Amino acid sequence: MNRLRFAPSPTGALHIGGIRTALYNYLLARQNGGRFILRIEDTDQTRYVPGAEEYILRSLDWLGLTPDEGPAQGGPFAPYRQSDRMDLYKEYALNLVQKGKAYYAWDTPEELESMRQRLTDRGIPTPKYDAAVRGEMKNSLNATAETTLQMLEKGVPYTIRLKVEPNQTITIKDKIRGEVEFDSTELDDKVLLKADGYPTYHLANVVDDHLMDVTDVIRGEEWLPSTAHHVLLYRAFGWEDTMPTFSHLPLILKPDGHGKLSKRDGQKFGFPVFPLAWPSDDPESAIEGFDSYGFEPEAVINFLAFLGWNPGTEQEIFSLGELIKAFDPERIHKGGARFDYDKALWFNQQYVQKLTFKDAESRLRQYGSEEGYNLESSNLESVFNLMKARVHRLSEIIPQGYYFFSDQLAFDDAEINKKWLPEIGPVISKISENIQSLETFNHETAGAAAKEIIQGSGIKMGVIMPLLRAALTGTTNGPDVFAIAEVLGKEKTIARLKQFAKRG
RNA sequence: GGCCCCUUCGUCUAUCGGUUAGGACGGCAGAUUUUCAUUCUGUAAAGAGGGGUUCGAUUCCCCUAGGGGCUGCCA
Repeated sequence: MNRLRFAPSPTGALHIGGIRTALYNYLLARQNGGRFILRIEDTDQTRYVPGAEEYILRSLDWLGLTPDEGPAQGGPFAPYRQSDRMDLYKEYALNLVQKGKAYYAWDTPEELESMRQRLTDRGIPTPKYDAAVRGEMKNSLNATAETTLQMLEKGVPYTIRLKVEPNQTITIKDKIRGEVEFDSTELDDKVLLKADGYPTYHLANVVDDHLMDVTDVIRGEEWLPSTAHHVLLYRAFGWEDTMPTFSHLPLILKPDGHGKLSKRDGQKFGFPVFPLAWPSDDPESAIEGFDSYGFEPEAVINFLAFLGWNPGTEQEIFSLGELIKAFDPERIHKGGARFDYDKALWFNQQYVQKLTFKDAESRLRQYGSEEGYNLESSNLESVFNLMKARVHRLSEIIPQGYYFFSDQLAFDDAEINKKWLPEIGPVISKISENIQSLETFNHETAGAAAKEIIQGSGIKMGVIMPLLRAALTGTTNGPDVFAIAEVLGKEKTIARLKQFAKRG
């Protein structure tokens, strides 16, 4: 049984790059009867954002990627929040110091900065805390045992750093990229335990993956360079024989291809990059989500699955269940893929067409109230059935069909005037009268009643039809005129026709 | 700058040495329609460049170029 984990940091809303990582982990766990674990990596106090953890949970639920183990559901390796496992990390870090694999360092941020400056001045291209300079720094490698003890007793803030031996070749086996080699001389002595007592990602991640029996690590490509450090850590702990496999996913790029997609790109490019909206009192920091844009969670999943993977067949529409069956990690791509909003819309359209009114009703009412319409009295189901095929997102039904919910029509005067003739007014009056006399009112009878008048009037269909639509909706395009009339009902149809007939 | 990863139509991609290089989104054209959208049909559009290996390279290797990531007591 494999065990996979999704390990986000609660530093804000989770963007779709993270969601895709979660999805691939979920898919692999599910198709092997394994476990999908959520672990909250909240080891940076300075970046902690209240509500972010809850946001992550809600997002995964919305998408159907509910974890088997995690802070909310518990599990055999609880707790699943790193801030609740603090004692563990220090213990393991000290264990490394004891073994001579790590050491105390008392350098202040200022001293580190001046060290980097010094190395830069010496012409060293990559200034870093490593075997070459640690001899000139304040650490336990350069201190006697007594001095070290004194420093610890005095409570001088310290970090614990990994002692990286130079001139070693570290080969990591990545399932997506094959073997990748690093020269340990290029690696720095990574901080493992910070001065505030919190572990860094590197320590906490390795310790927890080991303790939680994680079998496979699937994460973003940005972690590839530090994987060499992680391998060194597994070795230092003596855990190399049970080390998980690594798969580094290609990044999701901005639409213009310049850089990885970031949290701010949603606003910049005008599409959502987060699963769920995150409202805020401050409009500047309020966040839109795929949900508030009117997307179907299944469509988001489907779209994201194909950003970095494909089944090798021509099928593109996959439910989560189908993805579990079809997903093949061997087919994950190496190169980054740009986010294409048009394609996302297309995927969503495919799913909107499958929606029943029952699926859509509560959300439609919500979108409606957000736009300030009272949908209670309207025949929402008929509107839905009429508009569904015309939209890419459920939310578009409300603004596109506003004339079903409001009597304040926004007339497109330019288009209307282009078609308008003096004899139009009276003809429309007659049409409304003919409709008035109808016993049964529906799109067929209304259409017949109108056409009867039009045929006798000498006005071309191409002229009168757009105007009839404008009478009912304000604009010259939209669904079938008489279908609109039927949904509107006899009374409103007649009222709008009469009103429109008065136009000069 | 250094280290690492990547490179097929505008975009997402198929191809695991021999194909008219296929599909999807988007584009364009046409059909349908009372309009717009949908739908359907058709169409344009790609192997970054240079060296090898091979009977034969998009496919394997090298170099160059370009893009991306990392380079924090952030993840």
